Amino acid sequence: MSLKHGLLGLLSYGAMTGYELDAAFKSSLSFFWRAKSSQIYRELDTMEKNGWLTSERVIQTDKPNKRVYSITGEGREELDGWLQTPQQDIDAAMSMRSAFLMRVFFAGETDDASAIALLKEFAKKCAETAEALSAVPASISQYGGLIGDAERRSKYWALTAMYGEHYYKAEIEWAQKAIAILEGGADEHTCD
Amino acid sequence: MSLKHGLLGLLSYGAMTGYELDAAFKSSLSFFWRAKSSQIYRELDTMEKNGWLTSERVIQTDKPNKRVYSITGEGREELDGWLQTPQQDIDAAMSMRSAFLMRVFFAGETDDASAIALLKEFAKKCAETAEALSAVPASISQYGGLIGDAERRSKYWALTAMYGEHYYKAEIEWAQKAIAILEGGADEHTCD
DNA sequence: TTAATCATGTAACACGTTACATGATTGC
DNA sequence: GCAATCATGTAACGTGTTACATGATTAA
Repeated sequence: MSLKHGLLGLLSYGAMTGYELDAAFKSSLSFFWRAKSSQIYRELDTMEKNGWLTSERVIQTDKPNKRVYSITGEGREELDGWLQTPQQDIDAAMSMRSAFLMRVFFAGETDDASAIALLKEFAKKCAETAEALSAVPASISQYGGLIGDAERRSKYWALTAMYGEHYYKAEIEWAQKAIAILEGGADEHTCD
Repeated sequence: MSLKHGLLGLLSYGAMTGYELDAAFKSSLSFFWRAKSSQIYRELDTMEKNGWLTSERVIQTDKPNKRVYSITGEGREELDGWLQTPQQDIDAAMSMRSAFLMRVFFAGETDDASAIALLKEFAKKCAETAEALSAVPASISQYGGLIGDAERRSKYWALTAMYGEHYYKAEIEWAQKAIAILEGGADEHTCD
C-alpha cells in the first residue's frame, strides 16, 4: 500500500491535483518509488472512496480543468497509523528482487567475456545514476521552499539522498571486485 | 519475465519437478528472487504451453505422484536469447523500489525518536540478514555437488553471494551514519 | 508548425500474493 | 497422536505496466 501512503504523505504538505502529485513523485520520490500517471489517478479514486481524500473540481479557462485533492481527518489518521507500524516494510527491505542478479547467477551458461561485459555495463550505469543523484540535494532545497516546516522535513529527505550515495558506491565496488575475479582468476586456482 | 527464465535456468541443470524447483528457489535463488509454490506451478503450465518445457507424470506408490519437467530445444533457445539481451534488466537494476525509504522520507511527520528507532531496527535486521547470508557459500558447494560443470557455475553463484555481503554492509553503514546525524544534530545548526 | 506543458482518465494485461483444497507417508 | 515432508494445484485479489484517448495553450 506504499503508493497510497506516499500520496497521503505528499497531500499532508498541502492540497494538490493528480498532475501535481505525479510531478512531485517524479521530482522527489522517484529515486525509490515511481508510479505511472494512470496508476496515480486510479489510486486517488480508490482513496477518495475510502474517505481518505476529498476532491474539488476547479474550472479554468486558460488551461484544462483540474481536480484538487485534499487529505481528510480519516486520511491523516491512516497516514499516522502507517507511520507507526513500519515492521512489515523493514522486513520487506530485507528481501531484494533483482533480475540482474538472476543473470549473474546464470552467467555460467554463457562465456566469461559476456559476464564481464555485463558487469562493466552495470558498473557504468551505476556511476551514471549516482552522478544524476547528486542533483537531488539541490532539488530538495528548491522543493523545500514551497512546503511548510521544511527545515525539519528536509533533514529526512536528505537521508534518503544519502542512502543513494552509499548504495551506488557499494554496487560499483562489488562490480569491480567481481570483474577483477573473472579477469584475474581465469586460469588460476585457489590453494587451501 | 525473470521467474520464467529462472526456472529455465534451473531446468538447464537437469529435469526437475515443480516441488524441486520450488526448493531450489528457496535454497539458492531466494536471496534475490522468491516465488510462491502456486506461482511456480502456474508459470510451469504457461511455459509448457509455450513449448519451452515438456512434462511427464511419474506414478509413485510410496509418495504422491509427481510431474517431472524437462527443458526443450525451444526452451534452451529462449534461455540463451534472454542471456544475450541483459540491457532491460541492467536498466531496471538502477531503479529501486523501497517502501522503507518512503517511510524515511516522511519520517518528519512523526518525532525524531521514532525515526531513530526505525533506523536502529533496520540496521539490526540488516545485520541479522547478513549473518544468515554467510551460510550461502556452504549451501553453494553442497548444491554444486549435484550439478554438472559445477566448478564453472559456482564461480557465478559465489559472485551473487558476494553481492549480498557488500549490499548489507553498505546498508548498515548508511543507517549508522543516519542515526548519528539524527542523534548528534538535534540541537545543532549548520553554519555556512 | 511542431513540440512541450497542462490535465485527466479507461481498458487490458502481466505478475505476485493470499487463501483455500487435498491427502499420503515418515519421524518424534 | 502430531508435525513435517512430499506433491500439486485453483480462485480471487492487489499492484504495476502498456496502450490508447482527448484537447487546449504557449514558446521555439
